[in-house]
Parts: sequence; C-alpha cells; structure tokens
Amino acid sequence: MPPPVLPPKSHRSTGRVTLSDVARAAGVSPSTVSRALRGERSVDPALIERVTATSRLLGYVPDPAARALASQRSDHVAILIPLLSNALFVDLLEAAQTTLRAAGYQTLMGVTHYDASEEEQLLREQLLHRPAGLLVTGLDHNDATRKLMESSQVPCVHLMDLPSGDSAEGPYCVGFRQTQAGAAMTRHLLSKGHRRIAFAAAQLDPRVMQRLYGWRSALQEAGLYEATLEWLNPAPSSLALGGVLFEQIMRQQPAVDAIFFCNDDLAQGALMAALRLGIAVPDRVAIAGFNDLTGSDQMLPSLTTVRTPRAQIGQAAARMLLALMQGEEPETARLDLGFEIIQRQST
Amino acid sequence: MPPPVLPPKSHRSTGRVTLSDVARAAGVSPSTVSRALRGERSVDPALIERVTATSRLLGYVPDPAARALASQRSDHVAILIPLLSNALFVDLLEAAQTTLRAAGYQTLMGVTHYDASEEEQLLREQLLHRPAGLLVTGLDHNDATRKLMESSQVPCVHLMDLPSGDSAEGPYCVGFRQTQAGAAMTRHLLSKGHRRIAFAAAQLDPRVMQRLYGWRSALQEAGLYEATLEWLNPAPSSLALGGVLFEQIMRQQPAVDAIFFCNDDLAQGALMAALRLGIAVPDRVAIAGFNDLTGSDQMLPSLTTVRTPRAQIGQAAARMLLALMQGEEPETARLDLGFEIIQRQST
DNA sequence: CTGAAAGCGCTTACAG
DNA sequence: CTGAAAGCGCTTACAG
Repeated sequence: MPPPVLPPKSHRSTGRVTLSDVARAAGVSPSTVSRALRGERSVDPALIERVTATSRLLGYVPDPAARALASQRSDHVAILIPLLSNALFVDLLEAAQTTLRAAGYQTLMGVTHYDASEEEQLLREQLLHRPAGLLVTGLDHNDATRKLMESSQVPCVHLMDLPSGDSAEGPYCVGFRQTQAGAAMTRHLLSKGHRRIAFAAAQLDPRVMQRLYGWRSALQEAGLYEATLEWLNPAPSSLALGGVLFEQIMRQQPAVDAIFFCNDDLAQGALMAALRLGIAVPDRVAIAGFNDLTGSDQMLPSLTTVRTPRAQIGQAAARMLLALMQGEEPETARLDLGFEIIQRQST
Repeated sequence: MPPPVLPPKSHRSTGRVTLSDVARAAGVSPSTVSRALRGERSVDPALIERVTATSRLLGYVPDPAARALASQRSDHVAILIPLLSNALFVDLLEAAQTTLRAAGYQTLMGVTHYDASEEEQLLREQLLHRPAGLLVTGLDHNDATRKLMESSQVPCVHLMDLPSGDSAEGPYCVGFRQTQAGAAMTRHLLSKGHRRIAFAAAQLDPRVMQRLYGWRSALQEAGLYEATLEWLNPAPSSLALGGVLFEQIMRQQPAVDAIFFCNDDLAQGALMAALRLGIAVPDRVAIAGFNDLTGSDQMLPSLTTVRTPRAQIGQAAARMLLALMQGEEPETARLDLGFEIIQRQST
C-alpha cells in the first residue's frame, strides 16, 4: 500500500500540488499562502516562514496559467529583435534571456526582419499573452506599434539606441550613441593619416544611418566630406555584399584610402575580397568595421572595429525592466554603455 | 455620448471581449462557442458559421492563460538547443519558430550549453508551463531528462540526429546521419587523392563524435587509418581554436595532406591561419569543414564542406510536432533529410 | 448536436 | 494581519 497522500481530488484534478494543498497543510487560508509566497508585506513573519516551509515540503510550484489569469499579468517578457542572422542581436537576446530567467521570467522572442508592420503584428500577438514586460530594439516604430505599447501599459525598455539630445526626457532605454561611435571611428581613421574615407553600408536601418551621420559630421569637421564617398545599399548585410561593395569602391573611386563599413560582416567580406584581388590592406586602403563580431580578430589583416557592449546592453536592459516590473523606478532611465575603438592591423 | 457597448462587467472586468460575450451576441451557450471556435466536429455547421462571424465582428481573441488553465495545455512549444553562438542552432530555432508561429504556437527557447543537468533544469521549468510540444536537440539526454519527457506526456521531436541502425523503432526525430556524413566527406577527400587525412574536432558533442566515427571507418576501409591523425579538443568550437589546431597539426604531423574539421568555424580559422603562415591550401594541405556556415564560400580559398539542411530540419520537425500535438501520427517518425558535399577550392 | 454546471488554480477587493 | 468569497476566461464531463 502506498503511503497516505493528499486528500482526494475532484474528477478533473491534475495531480498538481496546489496552493490550497499548502494552505490546508499549513493551517491557514489560501489567501494567506498566496500573499506569503509572493512576499507581500503585511503578513506575519512567523506565518511566512511556516507557509514557505510547508510549500517547500510539498514541492509546491505556482501554476503560471492560473496566476496569469487571476492577476492579468503573465511571467512572460516579450523581446523584439530585427534579425537572428546578425550575431549582434543573438548576443543581446541571450544576455537578456539569461538575466530574465534568473528572475523567474520566460522570454518570448519575436523577429521583425526590420519590417515595421511585422513588428506591429508580432507585438499584437505577444500582448495577448499579457507579458509582464517588453524589450524592443531601437526607438523607431510605426504609430500603431507605439500606440499598442502605450495603451498596453506594459513596462518597456528599448535596446541599442538612445534618444538624441538631452536625455532628461524620453522612453526607457539602454544602448550607446551610434552617431558618436560613427564619428569616433572616423576621427580615428583621420588620426591615422587617412584623408579619403568612404562609408559603406547595407541594411540602412536607423542605427546604421546614425553611424553614417557621425561619419559625415567628422569628415565635414575636417573639411574632407564628399557625397561620392557614400556607398549605401539597402540589401541585407553579409560577407558577400561586403566583397561586392569593396570591389565597386576600388574600381569607381580609386583615390579612396580608407573604407569604414557599418558592420563587421561587410568589412570581413571586404578583407577577403582584398586578399582575392591582391589589394594591400591597410597600405593601399585601410578597412574598418563595426561591432567586433566573431572572427574579426582572426582576419588577415585583423580588423579594426568598434566594439559594442551588446551583452551588457541585454543584461542591463533586463535589469532595468525587472525594476520597472516591480513598480520601481530604475536608477537611470537612459543608460549609455558606450563603445570602444579596437585598433588592429587593417587600419 | 459613446455608442452603447457590451453589457456592464463586474468590478474585476478586464475590458477584454470574452467567449461569453460572443455567446450572448450569437445567442448560443458558451460551450457551443468554445466548441465551434476550436473546430470540434459535432457542431451544427450553421452555428459554426454564426459563431465565427460574431466572434470576428466583436474582435474576440481567446485568452491563452484561461485556455491553458482549463485545458491543462498551453500554446507554448519549448525548444532546447545547446548554444546560441553556433549559427547552426540559430537557423534551426528560427525555422522551427516561424513554422510554429504560423500555427498559433509560441516558442519558448532554452539554451543548454551542452550541459545535461542544465538541460534537465530547463526542461523542468518549461514543463511547468505545460507546453503543448517539445523540440529537443539530439538523442542524448540524462536519465532524469528522459523520465521527465516520458512522464510529462508532452509530444516531443528530436532534432539533428537519427537513431543508428534500423529506424523502425525509436523516438520521433528529424535530422540526418552524422556518421554517414563524416564518412562521405572522408571518401570525397580520398577520391581527390589525399592519403593522410587528419580529423580535427572541438566541443566533442555526440554528433561530432559520430562524424569522427564516420571518418574513422572510411579511413579504415581504405587501410589508411592511424590514431595519430585524430585531433580532439573538448573546448568550444571557434575560429581561433581552428587556427591553433591547424598550427599544431602542421607542426607535429607535417606528413598530413588534408584536414577534415568537424565544423566550419574551425575550418575557417584554419584557412586564416594558413594564410598567415603562408601554407598553400589545398596544394600543401587540403582543408574541409562541416555545415556550410556563413562565410565559408567567401574564404580564400573557398571552403569545401558538408551542407546540412538545418532550416529544413527545423521546419520539418515543427511540422511533425504539429501533427503530434493534433493527436495525429506523422507520416514518418524518423525523417532523414540528408546532406550534401559542397566541393570548393580548399580541397 | 447543445447547454448548465463545475472546475482549472490562482489573486484580490472587501470585511473584520 | 487574515479569511471567505468572488472572480479571471476558458474547457469538459455529464445530461438531455
């Protein structure tokens, strides 16, 4: 005969240990168990201890669905990223998810493909799950998306970007100043003696455009800006495209002495193309990238780039969101995590 | 005055359009609406139509939490992958998620880091959400994990691998025969005239080991196997490690005339190292990889590799799971999607 | 084929 | 500080 167990349940019982089981065993009401376990103040410390012990003893685990239904708030956090094929966003995702999971939240990922209406649709679907929080990439969204975020009342933190100008106002966000990063790398190239510095970009999402503006202003400052130095291609970023852009630039603007690519995959592709074409880097032309992705340090020559703190961004954004979900105000509403110029052999 | 709306709700009302609202408006009972909307047979076709129309009119969307609580089955599918830093698994994830989302399921991702106990812990957490289905990488799991999967009764499909031997038995899975792929590439190298073919591997997860076995058996078949040709390193796979392994092999086994790396990132790193060291590929030594990852076609020389159908695997596995979640038996329980040798310049 | 009723396992005003 | 009761929005035996 098996040992006596909990009282018999109804015909629809699931066999799960429920909050009521804990209440009965601890000799208190379900309400009290609920409050004690969620750490609501205004519960007798002695009771908290008893309830906690009993719950642990019985192996009680709250049912997320029941909790979500009753409280109108799930333990999901939705995260929207543009692409999974860019390691940048994967790093962001992993860091955020690790932090959120440690706090008991499940991550619901949505991939927008840089498409505003896909983003809107994704957000709509995710809001049905009444997420406890929202993590979205960038500050650029269409009106419908913005309204959805607003009216849902769900705490939201924006990733990768910061509002321009005064940061006293604006939405919660953690990132770095893309424009400054673009300008900083450009000035770095200038300091190495380069004078005809092209900017080559793909995808042309808002953050890429900000890097472009940074490059422009740095060149204008130096009196070296020319429109013919801009190579903008809306196609998705890739190694292959980087090679193509490199060949185009070398053929059509042979006077260029440095190329600043908006992303490392483009720059890596350019480096491979240079090898193929027998063009010396950095002697004939210098090459710089952005993000410091995997492999950039292994290239020949190794790639000079801007290291961006994406793992830190993911983690910090998750922490900020955690605070907001607790009803607290985060220490900083606009968190700038900066960037770093990594000087290697290609410049 | 605003137009008259739905009847007043209780003080805890959420403002949501509920199934009862639809029932009232359509003049049927909530049970009927529930059945009609879920496409249960044994509902009058006329009613189905009326209910559907009403529900659309009111903009009714079922509440996932309520549904999960009542039915003991959520609309989540949990997927366990080893790493997010390997593009292979990201491709798998994206393909599966796209397919599942189209069918109305949310994907809950867990990253195991090739750690059996982390996998177990992750699975435990996910099962609390009563997922409708499970997607797990590989066939190797610890006992606790296996038991959890078993006792949870949740439909489960395994990714990337197939049971060895007769496939009449075994768990649901979609993948390809890693051993055969390892052997096929080795035979390909033999056919190109290489005689001292090293196998260099990292991570050493079960699928890598199978490729190793394939390589071994092909060399043994040809009477060319030697234990000194094996270079196994348990560290995580990376470009940098590929370079290191390449240098080691070249120094310690100068007679080697080809190296088969278990993954493209290692092979890419080796290619870069060869460039750096001035070692001619493939003339001095041929290099082959596995998976055909991003950039392999852009290397100099371009990398010969095994193309693996990971996007197809993700999609097919999701489809198989969809069938299982519907209570149907999939057409094939063990789906072999094969692989393809991609001959490029490095061999 | 359809409906009334109970139930899923929590949270939360409302009293005390 | 604690409890009884109602409620969240569905599904599902059980009758008919």
